[in-house]
Amino acid sequence: MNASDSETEQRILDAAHAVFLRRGSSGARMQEIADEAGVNKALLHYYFRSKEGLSVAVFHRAAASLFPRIVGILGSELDVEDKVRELVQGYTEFLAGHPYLPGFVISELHYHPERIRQVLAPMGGAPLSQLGAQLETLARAGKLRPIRPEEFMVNLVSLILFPFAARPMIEAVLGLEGERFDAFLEERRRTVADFFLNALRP
Amino acid sequence: MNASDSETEQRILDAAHAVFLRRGSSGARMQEIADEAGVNKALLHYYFRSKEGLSVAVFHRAAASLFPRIVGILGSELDVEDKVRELVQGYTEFLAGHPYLPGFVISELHYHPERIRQVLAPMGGAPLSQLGAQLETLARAGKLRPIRPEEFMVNLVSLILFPFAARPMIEAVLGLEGERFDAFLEERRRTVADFFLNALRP
DNA sequence: TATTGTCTTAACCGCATAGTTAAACCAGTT
DNA sequence: AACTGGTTTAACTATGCGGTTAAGACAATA
Repeated sequence: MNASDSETEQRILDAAHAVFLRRGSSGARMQEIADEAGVNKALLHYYFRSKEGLSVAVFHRAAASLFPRIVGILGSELDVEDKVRELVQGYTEFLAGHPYLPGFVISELHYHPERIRQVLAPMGGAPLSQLGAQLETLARAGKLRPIRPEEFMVNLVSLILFPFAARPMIEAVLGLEGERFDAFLEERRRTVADFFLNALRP
Repeated sequence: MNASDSETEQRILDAAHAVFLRRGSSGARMQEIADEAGVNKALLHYYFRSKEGLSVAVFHRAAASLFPRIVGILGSELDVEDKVRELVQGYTEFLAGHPYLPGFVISELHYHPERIRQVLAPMGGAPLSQLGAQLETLARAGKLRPIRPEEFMVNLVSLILFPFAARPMIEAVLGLEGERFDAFLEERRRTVADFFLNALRP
């Protein structure tokens, strides 16, 4: 294994990432990936055994960039309000740089739901216990509406992720072309946290 | 055109619907659709010119069952609170009967964003003006937090749709298998409207 | 310089799959 | 009974595509 080895493997993975994201794992063609990586088609099979292997590798990389952020922040020691602001802010910014990730991941999971397992395994058991305790304490103190941590998490993630995943449909319904939709997303970076926190008031 | 004519066409469309929903438009095979419809493969080409034609027909039917409901209710004469409760209630119930629709539509739009046009065309211009007026009136009267109708709509639809579209991922993160996830969705039918309306309080 | 192991390629294979064709079927009509 | 038009099928074609193979390029080692 020399230096150029893993570099080539990386180039292939990047190319595969790009192609899979725009075509989906059934729509992607090994030849197109090879072209995009600037290598021969057989090399793809040399590094990754099959199309399936490449597909799984790409999916893992994509999913691994999406999930740990959420669980990490929600399971941290931060204040509840800070968790919300941090997640909305940081995650929306990250997604702005990778706008096709949510659509791709949702799509892949729709057709290969079993793939989620290996991605989630390294994150360990219940990441919600910490958050649950915080929410209960605040609720008892009358500072917060009682809400289960599952509901908290799903609602917050829905508000953040859905507009990216459903972009074409929202774009069309609201009549917001390209840049104007980006502006809309940018605006949400400011409004969503307030909206969400407001919903938690007792 | 006799009676069995359009009946066959319908059977094909139903079969295609089922196959496309579980495989996606690239993953679906004409043979599998023919088998599921109990007809010869050539018949698919007789009624719908190509795979693309069939794919478009299925997508239109699927999307047309999703969108008008939303726009219909939000653009109606109902009270704002009733709109929220009606949409959460009715839509969640509908989705419980068609749980794969959102994932399929999001997936298809991700890879063929242009297809949205023809689906949305029949719904006409701005369906949000009515809602916008209501929201502004209530906000002026101090009964509601000021919120733009676009944000209102996107937030509400996110909360309702996302859990269906992202089912496998939520199921795994929360550790809710099959029936318990259904129970979770069922519970949301009650909680989401309150959560959303609470967020709108001034 | 010969040897070895890794990396890369061109050429090839076989099958799955979208699409075509020509003939058969079947109702209704004359 | 013969004709006509829409409907359905079996059999076929062409090719796109995932995967293989055998050989070359190239660097490190001896």
